[in-house]
Amino acid sequence: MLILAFHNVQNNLDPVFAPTLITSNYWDYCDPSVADNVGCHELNELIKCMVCGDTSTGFHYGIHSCEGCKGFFRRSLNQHESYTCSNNGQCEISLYTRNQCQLCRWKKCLGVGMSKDGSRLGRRSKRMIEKMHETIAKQRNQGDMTVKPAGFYSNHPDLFAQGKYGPGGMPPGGMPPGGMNHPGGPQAAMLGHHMPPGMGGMPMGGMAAMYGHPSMAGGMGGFPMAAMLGGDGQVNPQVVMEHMRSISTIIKQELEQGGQDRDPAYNETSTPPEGSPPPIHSRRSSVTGCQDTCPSATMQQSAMQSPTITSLSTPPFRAVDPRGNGVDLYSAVKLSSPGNNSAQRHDTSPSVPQNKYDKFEEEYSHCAYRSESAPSSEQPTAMEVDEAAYSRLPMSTISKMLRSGQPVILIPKDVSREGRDAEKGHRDIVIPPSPTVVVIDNQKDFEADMDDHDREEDEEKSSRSDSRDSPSSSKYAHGVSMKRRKSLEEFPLPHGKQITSYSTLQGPSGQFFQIPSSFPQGMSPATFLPSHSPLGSPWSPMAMTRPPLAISSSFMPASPPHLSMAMSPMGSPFMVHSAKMHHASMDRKSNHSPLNPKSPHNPLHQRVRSTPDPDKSERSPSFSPSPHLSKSPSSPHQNHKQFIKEEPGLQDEPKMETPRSGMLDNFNPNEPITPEMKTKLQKIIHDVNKVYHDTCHYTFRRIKFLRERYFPELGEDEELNGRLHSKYDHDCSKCDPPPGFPTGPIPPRELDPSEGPIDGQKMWTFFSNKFTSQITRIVNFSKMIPGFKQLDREDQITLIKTGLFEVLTIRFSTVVDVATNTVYWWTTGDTFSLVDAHKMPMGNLFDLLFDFGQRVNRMMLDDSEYALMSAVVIMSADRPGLKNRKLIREVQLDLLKALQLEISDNHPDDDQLFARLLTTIPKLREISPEHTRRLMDLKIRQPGVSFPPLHAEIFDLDKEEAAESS
DNA sequence: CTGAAAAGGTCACTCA
DNA sequence: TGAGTGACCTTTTCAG
Repeated sequence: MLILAFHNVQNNLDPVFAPTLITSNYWDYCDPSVADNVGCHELNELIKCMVCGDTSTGFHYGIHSCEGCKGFFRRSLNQHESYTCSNNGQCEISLYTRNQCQLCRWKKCLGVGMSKDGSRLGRRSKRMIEKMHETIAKQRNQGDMTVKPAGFYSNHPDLFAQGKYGPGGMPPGGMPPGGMNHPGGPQAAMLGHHMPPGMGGMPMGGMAAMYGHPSMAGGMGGFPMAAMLGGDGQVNPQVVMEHMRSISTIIKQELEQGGQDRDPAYNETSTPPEGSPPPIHSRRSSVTGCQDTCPSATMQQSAMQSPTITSLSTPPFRAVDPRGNGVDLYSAVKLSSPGNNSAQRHDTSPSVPQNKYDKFEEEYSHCAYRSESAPSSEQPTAMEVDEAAYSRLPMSTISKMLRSGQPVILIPKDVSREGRDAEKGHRDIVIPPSPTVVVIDNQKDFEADMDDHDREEDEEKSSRSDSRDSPSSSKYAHGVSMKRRKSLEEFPLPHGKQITSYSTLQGPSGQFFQIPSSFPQGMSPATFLPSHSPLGSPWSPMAMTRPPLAISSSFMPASPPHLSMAMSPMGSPFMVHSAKMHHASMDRKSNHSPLNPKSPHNPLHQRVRSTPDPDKSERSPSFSPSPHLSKSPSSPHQNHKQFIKEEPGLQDEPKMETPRSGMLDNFNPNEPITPEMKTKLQKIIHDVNKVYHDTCHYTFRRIKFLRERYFPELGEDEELNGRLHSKYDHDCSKCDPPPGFPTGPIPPRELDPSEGPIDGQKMWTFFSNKFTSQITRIVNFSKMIPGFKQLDREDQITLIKTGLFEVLTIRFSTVVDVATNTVYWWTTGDTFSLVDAHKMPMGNLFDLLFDFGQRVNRMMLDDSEYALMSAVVIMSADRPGLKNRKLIREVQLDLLKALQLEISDNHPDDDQLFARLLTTIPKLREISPEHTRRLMDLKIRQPGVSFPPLHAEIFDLDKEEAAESS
């Protein structure tokens, strides 16, 4: 029996309640607040199979599992002894790989607690379910995060005692106090103790038991890399997996406790969990005029006190200033103030810190070394491509990936080598380097495609015997093997139809991939290659993803035929439409599919339009998108400048009546603003600004401060100074900076050029950490957007997950200087070039980011406009999977009006600015899927690659990643 | 007794 | 062609 052990409460479980509660891995897999309102069937759909990550169909053999794993376990009960593994028992078990090794799947089943003895017949008692909810809620309200599943320890203590499974058997140090004889099982004995000193011996399932414990409260930013490393120093995928599984809980918890319904009194009176930062008293908002108990202050407190998110925002800084030049506005005050005693940080007494900088020192000093515990050399990288693993995928697996929305390209063998060969001269062999399924999102094209397919079918009937089992020998021959075609046909497409017509591109070694048989006029299949194609195509990478300016994909659903690429779980201009069509096409099978519209993991609705770039030829001369850096001389990376597109000329300015989309439905830019409406909008503007200042490090005032601190050689920037006259600008030195803002001694650079050239691994590590901390801040920002709290919890999560990278992109624009193709990471003093960024296997992602930064920076927006733009992006009613679009749309309309009002006030001489700004939204919608696609690419090519857990969670990588790591 | 929920059975399908 | 898989179905068990 799988036992959920409760720290301090396990003995409270009655014998009736215990079996059900105890056997559930509910904590990791289901949000009780959601579960409270749904039936068991819906409950199951919220929960993943603990073995492979597929959608659970119920509680089978003691755990939540899918039908496949249930059946496998049933069959294996009698025949598992014959299983063997050719990989020393180290195979990953995921939705896509679960059939590749029976032994490892069996071990995984056992590891997560599957057991014949765990079977439970009959329905679950209503009382059991209620009590389970109550207990979990109670524990959470009390800050006791020790409700956790235990898994293998209790179900198979004998195996662990024998060291039969897992390299180390028991955790280092042996059996915890209580040992196997502990009344709650051996894992219960472990609860209440801090994490054992190393997880190398932690068996599968055991790690889950560690989650929620204060010692593990670091989240990704503070998540000790040591814990993620096995005894051999290698990444322990199981640990990564389990951690990532906990992220849903983290986000939901943060939403629930921090921005939603946390009682302010809680912060003042309750004792925070052990290890939490001390309470913050009398915190002022960073925004002028808000010095009370405004939501932002509460939110900040929330961020401070959350045992998880809090430390995610912890910046990596050290207590020593190796450069010795730490005299600045913030640190000077800090360093000269008395009472700087970090020992106070665990003092929960309500004493007020000596000054506001002490608070940050206190709060973060204990976190400051976390990042140091994870030297970059130990960070996982994803530079190597596991071609063998990739090519082993059977068609059923690929079909499953397609159905689940994961982008796939069929390259069964020796892909990369062919790609390299192609790069060396075989340029007629088109090998896409990233997983991509190219589909047609235009009805007309699709129908044409279907016609092609019909013709193909006729032809195929006459030549089936010839084409059945071998790909065409011609490079662009139509006709895929029936099996492969059938798999592709299972891929549900918009309009309730399916694509069945593909071209096969075949290399000399027999490898192939498939693309639609029809292309827009003038486009070749090579057009679909991502930018980092090894083919070295002369085609510009930007051409793939740039829609026509002003006639954006999101604004003009009826735009001329384009191709789209199914790829991202992120937002897409066609989400609503495609989701609707897709739902209509789903059969009962899909009830348990990730495609289920009810599923929060449904990633397939999203699609981004890929078009040639019609305005490519209309670029204006280069300019600095970063006004504060615009005085920079010529770029040291001119070779990349061709990838940076310029904002179009005024002839491309969109007319406000032109853009139409789900996002802008019901928005009338010409609607007169009544005095009442203006008052309302001004409050919205104020509130959004307030939150922005409390969550964003990169307000222009702070950029100025950091610029002078880290980059004094850059000198004054007049254009930056010109942005400091907004009515919402204020002297940041007189208010609390947001959590994690670097006010302490200047840390050493993470990308220190004196330590050698910046390589891909350094960049990967750097960005992993930075993006993770940004994610936390943006979650906090989103939570406090006016109207956000009123949304359904699942909608909140959906909005954050789909809009987060877009806000990240907006914020990224404040650190890029396109004139020099350089990023100035203001908060750490690091700088790197676009060339350096390209060392990461992220394709043209950074080209897109720089391009966006260029566009936005040219508009000379101020903080309030950045804030409102970010809020508009988050509150997008056209995201997939939303329940209450109407409410979200209403909120977004107000935000749009507020943005319009603010821009009209701030830029009275530029009546097109608002329209131009809106045209950047489709750009955002393209960048986000590109990011996700690159991550997916990495995941497929490098199954063992470790992503920051928040990354994985936010960008829907967790399911695959979690399942793959076992 | 009813209905919920899990165990177990069946069989079309995939793949080697 | 046989073994394995997993979606679907039937049977069993149990709460209410």
